[in-house]
Amino acid sequence: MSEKKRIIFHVDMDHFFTAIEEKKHPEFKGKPVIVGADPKGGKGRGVVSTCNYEARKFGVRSGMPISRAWKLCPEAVYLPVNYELYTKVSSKIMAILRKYADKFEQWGIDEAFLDVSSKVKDYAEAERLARQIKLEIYEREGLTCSIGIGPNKLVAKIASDFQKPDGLTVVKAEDVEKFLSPLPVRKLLWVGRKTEQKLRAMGIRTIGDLARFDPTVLAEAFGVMGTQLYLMAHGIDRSEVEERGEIKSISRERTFEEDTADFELVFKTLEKLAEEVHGDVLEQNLYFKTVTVKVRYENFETHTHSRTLSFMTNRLDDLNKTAKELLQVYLRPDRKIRLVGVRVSNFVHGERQKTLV
DNA sequence: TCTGGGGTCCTAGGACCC
DNA sequence: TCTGGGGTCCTAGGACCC
Repeated sequence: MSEKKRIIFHVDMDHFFTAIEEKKHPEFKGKPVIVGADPKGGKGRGVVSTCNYEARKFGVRSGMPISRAWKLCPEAVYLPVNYELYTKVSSKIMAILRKYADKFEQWGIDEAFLDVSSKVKDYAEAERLARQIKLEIYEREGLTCSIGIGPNKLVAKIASDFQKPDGLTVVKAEDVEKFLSPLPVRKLLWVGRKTEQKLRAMGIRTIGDLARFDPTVLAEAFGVMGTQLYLMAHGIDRSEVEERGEIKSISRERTFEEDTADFELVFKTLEKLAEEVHGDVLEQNLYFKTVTVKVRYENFETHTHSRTLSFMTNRLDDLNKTAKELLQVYLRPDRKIRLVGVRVSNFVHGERQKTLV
């Protein structure tokens, strides 16, 4: 039984946050721009969220400590993350993209997968459609994106990253293995730093190395993931493009400006975070059963402690009381705290809640 | 390099039930 | 009394994504 041939797009906005800021402030054009934590003259905590291509010339990258970015490029324009603005722009972009797809899946704030199998009859038509999408986004929002086209999500995702910014990369089904083979394994979805290291220790560096490796050995070393790795290395990915389902958890966490043993401050912060979480819970008409508290000590050692209640609730009181109890075990006079967080999960959605009462 | 914040999914061990 | 097996839920930790 042969599978139905699909044509999938992955659309990735180019340096999304800084591109929006540049559009809002034309005077930034041509300058290095960095969106992220406050650098505080090199003493700041936190990381770079996004940087534009001018900043990348100095070696700045997203995810990098902001203090390091400051050392590399003190003359850059540093801006805080304005999620509200970026979310608004994101919604407009996603609305444009959705029109073009049979099936649509948003991926983070600035990426999306589109299954366009019924909209185009071959890759040449697909490429024309992609150009049309890029043009519409540019004309309506003044932003560029990179698009990857392939027979599945995996290949489309890797293709969109292949040529940036303002790129368009087409990988036909018959070219997939040739395209993937020389790329480092890190390019595969779900292969992060740890998996990359483990693979390197086995002598596997490129996707081609992985494709030639004994799949039973991979399964032994990585479990279910091993089989997945082997299939991905051969460009096989049967996962569907589908809208995200219901939300599974809501959380807030805060890193203190300085590590602290002031437990009054820790409790106050936890309370504030709980209020924010509770706000989201009400807004989305949810009831939760599980509360989790997260603590990170000054040495970066991180712990979570959770409790599932015997009832479902949407009350701030229940959240606060449970969170405070859970936090107690971590408050020790000899250990300074770097971060505190709170999460609720195990939801019963409000709509169905009524029928359960 | 001195490491944010909001999420999802997986694993492994233990409790508990039939 | 010296010990099965399957299923489900809970908890803690970790890898990964943007």
